[in-house]
Amino acid sequence: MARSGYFHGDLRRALLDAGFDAARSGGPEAISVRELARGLDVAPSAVYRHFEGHDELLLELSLRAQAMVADAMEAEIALVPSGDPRARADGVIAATGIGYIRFAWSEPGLFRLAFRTRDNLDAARDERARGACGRTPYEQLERALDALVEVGELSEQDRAGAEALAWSAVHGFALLTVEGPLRSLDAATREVFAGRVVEMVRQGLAQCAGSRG
Amino acid sequence: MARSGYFHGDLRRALLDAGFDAARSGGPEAISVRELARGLDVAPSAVYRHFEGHDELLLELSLRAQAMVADAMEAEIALVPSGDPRARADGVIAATGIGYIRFAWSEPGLFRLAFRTRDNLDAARDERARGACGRTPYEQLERALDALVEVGELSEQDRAGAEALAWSAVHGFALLTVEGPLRSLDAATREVFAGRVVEMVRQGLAQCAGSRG
DNA sequence: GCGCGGGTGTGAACGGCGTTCACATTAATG
DNA sequence: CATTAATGTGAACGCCGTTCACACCCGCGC
Repeated sequence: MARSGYFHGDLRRALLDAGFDAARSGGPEAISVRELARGLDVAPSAVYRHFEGHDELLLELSLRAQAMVADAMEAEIALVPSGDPRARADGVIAATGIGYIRFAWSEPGLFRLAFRTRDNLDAARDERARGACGRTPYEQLERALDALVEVGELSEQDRAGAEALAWSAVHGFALLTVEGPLRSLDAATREVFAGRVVEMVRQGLAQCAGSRG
Repeated sequence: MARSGYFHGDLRRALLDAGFDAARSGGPEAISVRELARGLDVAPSAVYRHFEGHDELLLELSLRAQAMVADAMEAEIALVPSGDPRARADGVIAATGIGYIRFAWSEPGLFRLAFRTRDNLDAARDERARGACGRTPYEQLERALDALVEVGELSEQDRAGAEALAWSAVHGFALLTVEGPLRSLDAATREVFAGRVVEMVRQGLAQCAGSRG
């Protein structure tokens, strides 16, 4: 990776990779323009040839991390056996949540990077994330809810509420276990609790349907 | 508030108050040693006569904010009509969650200050928060669960799991609406969703009891 | 084959931050 | 009244993100 001469070759890619590594071990706070430049033997100002600034760099990396969360969820969903569509829809819901939670456990730094919210980063991220169709956790959740709707376990009008419900519980649990008061739970207990959380969500969604549709 | 002479009078208190105001409108990121000192016409180094550093100042303010969350929950619980103990226990659970969520809505800056988790602030905070008995949201939740246990709707052994369940959903929902993708929800919809979240928690807790006790 | 323009990297600087330390000032104590 | 401990000062350190004038080099059009 030693640079040949005056030019670096692909500094943008190199910055993204280095930033990714930094976030992986230290979370989003570990991403510093100057430190990345130092690591790549480059002047700090060179970074600004490839990114508007620190925020845009973080945004780009956050999208990368979000895509990884989405992939993890998709992988978990892929394990759900097909069969009775109703049962499968339920299984997909559970897998979606479990995939999200397990990713948070296995890559806490990237998880925190993906769902970092401060600094008015959000608006831009939301827009761009919606652009990267199918590679965001939001999309995965919506697909899982689609399955429920198709099977008749959820009405169209309850979708928004159902989404809030499911997301709240799963995201909250992930946060509490990654950087909250539940972070010192041992792996086994964590798994048990995770199972109960998705079970609670499953029932909550059923109730959603039952009370209206 | 103009200082009389060389000494300030009660700089520690003044710093805490100013920091509180800053966090109230701008969240924890808005708390800066230098800016607080500037606002109080004091040298930045003077702050270090009263706090070990930035982190301890934030910790102190975070405890103050946590106490306010606890108060808000307690106020909401006080509104629950007494009567059938079972119904009341359920009502207390709901009020606990609603109080938490409403506080997050009415004071987002303080809410974020209270549950800020980065920078290894946590260990110290957890310890000190436990010291300030009864004035932390954790204690409020535990009391609400106590009520469920007394009424027989929850077994002792399921307490930990129940706590994780309830907290995950409520905290997650609060976060998503305060600084997450649900932050642009209108007040009415927000209330409806909040109701569903606590309802989901109530059922989840019942399920907890049913599957074991 | 040459020169030039535009993309890329440099180095120094700016203002901000948290923090430290030697020093000045004051209030309280004996 | 003299000493001491507490409190505030001012200048510095090293970090950060960011800007700007400048140096460098690749590739395009002549």
